[in-house]
Amino acid sequence: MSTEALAKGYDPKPVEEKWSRFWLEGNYAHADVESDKEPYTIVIPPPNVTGALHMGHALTKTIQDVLIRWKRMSGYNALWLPGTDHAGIATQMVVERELAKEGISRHEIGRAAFVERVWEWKERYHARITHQIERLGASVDWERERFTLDEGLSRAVREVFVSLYEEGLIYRGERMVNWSPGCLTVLSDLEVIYEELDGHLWHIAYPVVGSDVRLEVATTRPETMLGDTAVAVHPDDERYRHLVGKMVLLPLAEREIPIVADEMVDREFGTGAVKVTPGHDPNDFEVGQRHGLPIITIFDQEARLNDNVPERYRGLDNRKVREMVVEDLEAQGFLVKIEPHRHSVGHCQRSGRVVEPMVSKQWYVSMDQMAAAALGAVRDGRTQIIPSHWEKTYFHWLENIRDWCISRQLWWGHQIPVWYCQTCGNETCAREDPTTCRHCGSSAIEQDPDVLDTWFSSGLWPFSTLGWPDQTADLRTFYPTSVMETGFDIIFFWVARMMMLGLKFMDEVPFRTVFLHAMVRDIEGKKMSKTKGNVIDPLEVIDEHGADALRFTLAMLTAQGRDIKLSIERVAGYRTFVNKIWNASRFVFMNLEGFALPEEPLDALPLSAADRWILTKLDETVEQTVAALDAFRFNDAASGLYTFFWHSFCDWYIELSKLSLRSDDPNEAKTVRTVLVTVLDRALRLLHPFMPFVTEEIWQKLPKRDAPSSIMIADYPASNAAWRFAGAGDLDVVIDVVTLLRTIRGENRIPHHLEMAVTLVSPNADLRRIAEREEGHIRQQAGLASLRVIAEGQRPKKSAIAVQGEMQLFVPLEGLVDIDAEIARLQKELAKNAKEAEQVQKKLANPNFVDKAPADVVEKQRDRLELLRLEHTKLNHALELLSD
RNA sequence: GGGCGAAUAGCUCAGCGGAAGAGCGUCGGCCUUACACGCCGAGGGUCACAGGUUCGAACCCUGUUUCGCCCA
Repeated sequence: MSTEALAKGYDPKPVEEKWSRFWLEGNYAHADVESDKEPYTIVIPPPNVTGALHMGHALTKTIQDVLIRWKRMSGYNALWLPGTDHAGIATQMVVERELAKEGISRHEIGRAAFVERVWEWKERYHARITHQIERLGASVDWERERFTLDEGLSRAVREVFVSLYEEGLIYRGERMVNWSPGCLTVLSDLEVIYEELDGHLWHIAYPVVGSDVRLEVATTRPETMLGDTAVAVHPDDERYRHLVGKMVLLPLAEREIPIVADEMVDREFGTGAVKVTPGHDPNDFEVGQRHGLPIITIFDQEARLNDNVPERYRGLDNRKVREMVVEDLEAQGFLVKIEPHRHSVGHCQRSGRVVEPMVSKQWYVSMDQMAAAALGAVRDGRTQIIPSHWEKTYFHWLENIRDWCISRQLWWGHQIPVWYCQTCGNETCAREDPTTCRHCGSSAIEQDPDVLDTWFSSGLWPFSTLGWPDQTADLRTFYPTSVMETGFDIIFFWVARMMMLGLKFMDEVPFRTVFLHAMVRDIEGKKMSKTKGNVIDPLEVIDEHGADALRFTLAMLTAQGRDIKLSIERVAGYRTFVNKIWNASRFVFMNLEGFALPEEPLDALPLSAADRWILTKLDETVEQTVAALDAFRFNDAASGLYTFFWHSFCDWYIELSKLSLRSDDPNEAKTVRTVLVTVLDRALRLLHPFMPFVTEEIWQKLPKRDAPSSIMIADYPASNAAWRFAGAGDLDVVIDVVTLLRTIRGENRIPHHLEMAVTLVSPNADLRRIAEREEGHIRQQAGLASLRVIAEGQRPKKSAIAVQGEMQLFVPLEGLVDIDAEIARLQKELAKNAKEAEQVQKKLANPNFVDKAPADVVEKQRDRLELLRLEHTKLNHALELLSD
């Protein structure tokens, strides 16, 4: 037992450092695979290994840590598996930028040396992100940390690729892809961000060969006309039917191309005639396929014009060429008009450059079969998505899924395990690196230079991290995981793919529940971004206000399905709560000198009304907290704890306890101390998942019996009928009387130091008995010189009066109270009472209500009316007394 | 164009069929020996709009408006 005094204010920094180290050294977050406890698993959404912690990370880690600490304390074998992601494009680009500072490009140093540089970079920054996760108090099992490019995980990637290849679900195909001229790689459909932009619609006249007619086409991308291989019109379009089959002379390029009829054409759009560029537009590509049109590629990898266009455009950026083409068309009289036109343009997620559709040979995963399985698992409830409205989004995407382009023209990542034979031209895909061609035995083979989409490896995360493809004990114990907690923005990128790959390779869903959290925004609801300068750095917040304050704030703001608007002021606000907990504890410790926790159970002690009340409230809070956590309602859990601790425990119980602490009765003093310690202990354990540091710091100092070495592994409180005490409601009388008297004091500006002599009148004997018994508490809390309790009789005149139900309170304060003001106050009360009574009366006068509403509802209204009428009489009477 | 959200006190948000709530801010009073990162009290709302269902609607239904996000 310790009675060491606490400092006056809570200083998070030393406390956080101390317990972080303690937990780490004690390996408290380690999950033992041999344990016979029920497993509870969360795999961390792996952050970019070279990234830095942002508020989104802080939120996701907070939520996961709340879940993990709660379950760990609740007797589960809780595993929170940490790790990082190699983040292909992002990391490669960062290192390329670094190299550029030295004036070198990756091509100059070559692939091997470049990859070496990225590994060095990774080693350097890995510690930063992991340390930052620690600073949040995240209780991850560092012994099980994984990285997507680890040997084991790479083996999983290889196994999955080869299996899918062998099954024919991975194939190579030439089709229209999204090309990023900024990143020099192909992108999947998901990595293209569409943005509505104000552009133009250029109307260009194409002369029909052998006639004076000119066919007018409209386009948003005039420069692509240099790659046109046809003009298309709708087959039913009367305006153009006679032209189908004829040729037009393509201006500038001076080529003849045919006019074709295709259903794809929208007759309403532009002129109803469209240029067809199969090399640079997905729809046109399909038109081209249908009509056997040639494909002319006119851009190189950086979207500069190539040798397939007239010489004057070659080697120039396509943005520049657009201007030139428009100018040239105008000069030559082919430009008919320019209209403003708003349309959506695809941009590269990473570089921001406009994505160019191009025809290219890439690797794809066939999705239909796996998508159907992933749909089924959510439909039949094997995996539940919370909030449930995301299910629709998930279904819609999977129902309309297209094959996944998985190859990327990068160097940093898992290289595609396919070798091409220079002798026979066939490919070899193998689990082990081959030395010869499987088909002809030639040793002239070369590996595909491309790497896999980063999400291909993250898609395996829930099982690759547990040792798959080996059948490890970890895999048997911890798969399927319990909860996948992540952002809704990666529901397709990641969640859906994990579902598909998990079902495919484990025959079992990767997680039972998906909890999708909201996005953290600034206080105006804007997305945080460096360019906007509205980023709140979690580490700065932790430095200033502490990790507990940040965590609690995030939990409080995490209402399901709603964005989180965060400001530093809010964190500062909840920091006061952390400080409140600290000071309440400080008060308890200041009163524990010479105290030892008694051996007898609580109900063997002479519990007061206040004791019974707070213990019962606490158990109700336990029940609500657990129910809220079960339902992923973190804000409900957090705010319930806030209300209990601050308003029930601090505002009432601690204040009431002061009387008993000074009591001469040693039993009373011992009882109140026991209750203080007991409530604090349970409250700290309830709060621990939300604010691990301050709770550990205080809990360690608390007197206890047979407690474990850390609150982290102490039992989470469970609601129990034995903790609901008879007579807990008696305290409501105290609270009501004190509150009414405080209102009189406040409204009449009666100074705090002036003690009032109060008369309580009530015909209710129980109420009088409680008021008499609790006289001490009432006097203490309301600042009374005396409290007289009577059933009937003489009421003091010239008094401030409060009426509630069957109770009247008289505060004789002649000379101190402005009688007119008091009359006005009572009249206001009376008006409020009359209005309410009228509403209820109207309701009860309606026969439909009385007949159709449930009996208990009707009964409640009747009781209420009776009460209102009683108060009405008393208030009138009070007014009479005042007017005397 | 299709889909999903949101609109409740000055601000941020709970509540989602039976008396309009919280936190912060505001106003008034308090340095009451745990805490001024505090204590006590007060004021503040046609629950976006219009219909409908119901004995009863902030809550359910149908529209409308405004804002946000996804997909095409």
